[in-house]
This record gives sequence, structure tokens and C-alpha cells, in this order.
Amino acid sequence: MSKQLHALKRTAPRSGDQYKVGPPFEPSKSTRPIYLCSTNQKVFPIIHARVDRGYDDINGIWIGYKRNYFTLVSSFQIENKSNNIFLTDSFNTINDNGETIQILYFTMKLKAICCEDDKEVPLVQHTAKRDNGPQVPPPEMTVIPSELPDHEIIKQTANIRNGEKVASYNKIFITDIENIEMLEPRSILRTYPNNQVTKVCKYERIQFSSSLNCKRTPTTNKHFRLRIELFGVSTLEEKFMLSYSETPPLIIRGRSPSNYDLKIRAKQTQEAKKAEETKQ
DNA sequence: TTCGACACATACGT
DNA sequence: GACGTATGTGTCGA
Repeated sequence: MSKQLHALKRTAPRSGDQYKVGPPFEPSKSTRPIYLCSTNQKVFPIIHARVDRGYDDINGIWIGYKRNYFTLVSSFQIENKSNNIFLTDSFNTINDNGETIQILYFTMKLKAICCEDDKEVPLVQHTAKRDNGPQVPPPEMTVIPSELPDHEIIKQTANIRNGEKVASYNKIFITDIENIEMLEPRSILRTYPNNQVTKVCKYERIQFSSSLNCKRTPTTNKHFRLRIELFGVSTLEEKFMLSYSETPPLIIRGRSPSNYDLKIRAKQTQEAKKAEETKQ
């Protein structure tokens, strides 16, 4: 097959090539201080996050398709601390009145923000059944610290059904807090709301809402950022955003047939190659 | 033009 | 290697 024809071939829906690392998340930014309860030492949460499916870098611009799924993973750790610190210590933050607030547990949430007006836009999550299953907003998850698994792991863990495989891979993403009574008195895990907690948030089959308007004007695009937020929960009614990490601005292509023209896509790929060659 | 619904195609996991 | 799934995208019609 000639190169020309190859460039004009779509990637099949179930091809492993649909998995590729997307726009890199910027370093996490703290929005509220966190202190160790034992020593009052100020500590810094580091959010790890990566897009694993659904975005292409075309001429230096990150592009996704409104009709297509994307996949994203996130986790966090405390800078310069072992994850085991959760077994022995807990954390405080400060509310708007300057009062010390105990953090009972941490949660993470995925959001999308429109850059033009700084407003949140809705995301939806499907099941593998797509149209035949429920459609919900991506859930906020209760989390403990963990490293982020590699891109290849995310690719390998998609759509597995074999029970043994599922169980072994599950250990990467969730864990059970066992023997709460055996934990040190100060362990934050004692105040977690459930025994089952998330180590790595895996957001699969995420899409922008079908009602999203991707266009700023008929000829210009809106821009969006994907954002992971880390919260400290103090009571059922009160939680505090502690840190967030977000992608650079992205463009979402809508359902217009022009967005599906292979010749246009090939041309863009050629231009991207040229731009790269010029750089070197 | 846009969106919900349904249809088709095709690589993947078992 | 056959069979059932999952998912990009083509299409119809309101």
C-alpha cells in the first residue's frame, strides 16, 4: 500500500492504536495548605494525571472528537513522603476563617472547563453498552496515595472480562482498608467513609456532553481544559479544594461532516510533519 | 445545522 | 479460529 493510501485509512474502532498519550497535565497547583497533624509540618500534594485515549496533537494543537470516548487516569502522592504516611498520620487544612479543619478523607474529581468563559462544561461517562446502558457524570472518587500506572497498563486493562485478570489488575486501582482497629490511632484511614478506596482513578468512556457547543463563532473554536481536582473532606457538608492539575487548552471537533474528511486529516498530518522537520 | 437513534464495520478478548 | 463485544463513524429524519 502506498504511503498516500495509508494516510487516508482510518484507525479501526477497536484498534490498540486508539490508545495514545494525550495532552500532558501541567504541574499541580496548591489552592489551600495541608499540614501533618502530628507535627504541623506543611506538606504538598502532587497530582499525577494522564490522558490515554482520545486526543491527537495536530500541528501543536490537541484535538478530540465530541462523538468519541476518551480515557484518563489520575492519582496523587504527598511530596517527599511515603504513601505509608496514611497509615500513621492524618492531615489538617485551613478554612476561609483561618480555622484549622481536620481532613477526614481525600477525593478526586474530573472536570472540563471552557477557557473562553472559565465555566465548567458537563462531561458524561458511558458503560461498555453505550446507548443501551446508563449515562452518568464522572463520579468523584475517594482516594489514597499511589503512583500512576504506565500508559501500557491502561491499554491492557481496557475491556478485560476474565475474572482472574480482572482481580489482579484491580489491585492497581482499588484496595481495601483492612483491620482498621490495627491502624495507628492517628491514621487518616480510620476516618475514611468506606473500606474500599481508590488508588488510581480510571475514567473510561468519557465524552463531552452531546449538547456541548464547541464553536465560539462559525469559524473559530472554543477551547477546553481537562482538570483533576483534589479535595479534603471535613464533614458530609463541607469539603475544600486543595490542589488541581489541568491540561493545556484543547479543541473538540463536533459532528460536522467536514471534521470527518480524511483528505483534510491527511493534509493536517502532512503539515504537522513539515512543521516538525522545520524545527529540527 | 444539530442531535438522538440506529446501523455498520472491524479488531479485541476469550 | 469462532463468537460475542466494544467503539469509531455513517446515516436518517425531526
